[in-house]
Amino acid sequence: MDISQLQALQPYLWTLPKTAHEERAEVLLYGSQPLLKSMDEKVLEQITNVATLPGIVGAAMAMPDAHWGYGFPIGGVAAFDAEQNGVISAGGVGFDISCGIRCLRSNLNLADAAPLLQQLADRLFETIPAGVGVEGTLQFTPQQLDQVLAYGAHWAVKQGYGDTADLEFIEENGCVAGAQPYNVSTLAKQRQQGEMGTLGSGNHYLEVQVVEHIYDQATAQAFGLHQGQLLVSIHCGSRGLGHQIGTEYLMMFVKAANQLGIHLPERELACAPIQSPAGQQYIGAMQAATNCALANRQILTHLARETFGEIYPHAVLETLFDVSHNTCKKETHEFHGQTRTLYVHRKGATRAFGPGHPQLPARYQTTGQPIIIGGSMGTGSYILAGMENNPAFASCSHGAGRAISRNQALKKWQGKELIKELKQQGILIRTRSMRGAAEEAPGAYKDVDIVATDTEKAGLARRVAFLKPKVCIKG
DNA sequence: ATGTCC
Repeated sequence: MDISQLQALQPYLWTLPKTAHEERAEVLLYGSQPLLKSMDEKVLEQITNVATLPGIVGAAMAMPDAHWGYGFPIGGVAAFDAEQNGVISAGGVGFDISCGIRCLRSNLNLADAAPLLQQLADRLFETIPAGVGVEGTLQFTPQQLDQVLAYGAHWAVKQGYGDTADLEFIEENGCVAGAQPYNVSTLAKQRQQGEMGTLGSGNHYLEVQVVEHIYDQATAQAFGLHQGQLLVSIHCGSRGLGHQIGTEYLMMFVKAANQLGIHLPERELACAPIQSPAGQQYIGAMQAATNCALANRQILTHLARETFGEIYPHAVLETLFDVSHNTCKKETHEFHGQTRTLYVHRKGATRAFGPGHPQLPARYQTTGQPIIIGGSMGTGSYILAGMENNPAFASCSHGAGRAISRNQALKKWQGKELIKELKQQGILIRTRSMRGAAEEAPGAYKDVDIVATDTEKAGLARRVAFLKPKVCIKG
């Protein structure tokens, strides 16, 4: 990104000054100068487009891991006021609705578990369905899926997947309100019939990680984390169902925008007023897809526990947290001294509630919520904690963020060689797609250490622990 | 992200 057009407000906060007659909200980018320089040019163009949408409150913001996305950049945050003609955008949520990360802490230490890690990798690869269009062993009718869409992880627990103890540590306690399964098409439900309890492809994964470094002992202790401990992180979303909803509502929004005379800087930013019928229908469908994703991660949690139990009979996996990073949520925020109800789009951005937030479980009241920055295949991930006075409507980075495109990555790396190199580093990759592995090469991502550091320096969240991958089941 | 182009 050409940063000469940007103005530094603080060392880790930048803005794009407006030209004379430009009518838009403020644009803010979070991150250090080198990080912004390495960001693709499209991020600035896209986040500036977002700033022109009706009813936006405060600034259109790009997180430190931002990169080009469909309409909104991934790593984009924007809040809208329904009372001021604010809009909801399917591209602003992302096509993988409620994609997110479930993190489980184990009672195992790497030192004890190491001799059986290869066996664990092989078994997880057999038991965790992963890959494009790969279906699981579960099949549901559209009617049964209506239950999934209405009750989320509660439904999954009731069916015997996991434990009620998990629910407290899932965002919204495992089920979001306002889901409208009847606003999800039959086709979307059909696509999901065999895909519950599956990982999907692309950047999705199930990873076994070791806590390699602790930044904040007190918070790590509150989170139940210690050095050398094994964790499991599951990154996936609402699969074919969410994608189908995104596709259908995007088309509906394009039509609605034309009819209502909403100017779209580009088609990909198609949106509808929150208070319009199209907007309300999308919100109901999006909430249903969120429940689908929460149930999906709950089933995968159960599958992971079964497999861990086979290899390590005394293994216990407890939910640290489950948080989505492709959402639009109705939330209350203090803004310029006023309490406002806002619809916060977080696309490739994680919610980051600080200490004392009423929606956090008692365990995290004093620390703030656990936040997971998922790294690329061979690098590492971070666990952070939410802070008071987060400047971005309680949002922060969600991952390393791509640095180069999938096509460029394919030209630069070969999956088979990458997997061999990673094995030499003690990281076991299991995947059905060598192409996917090349696209997901660690070198195709930003430096996760810089993203996490900049996230902290920008005041978005604070680092608690660094995790190193040991086993990675890739989609 | 995605039955990786209905």
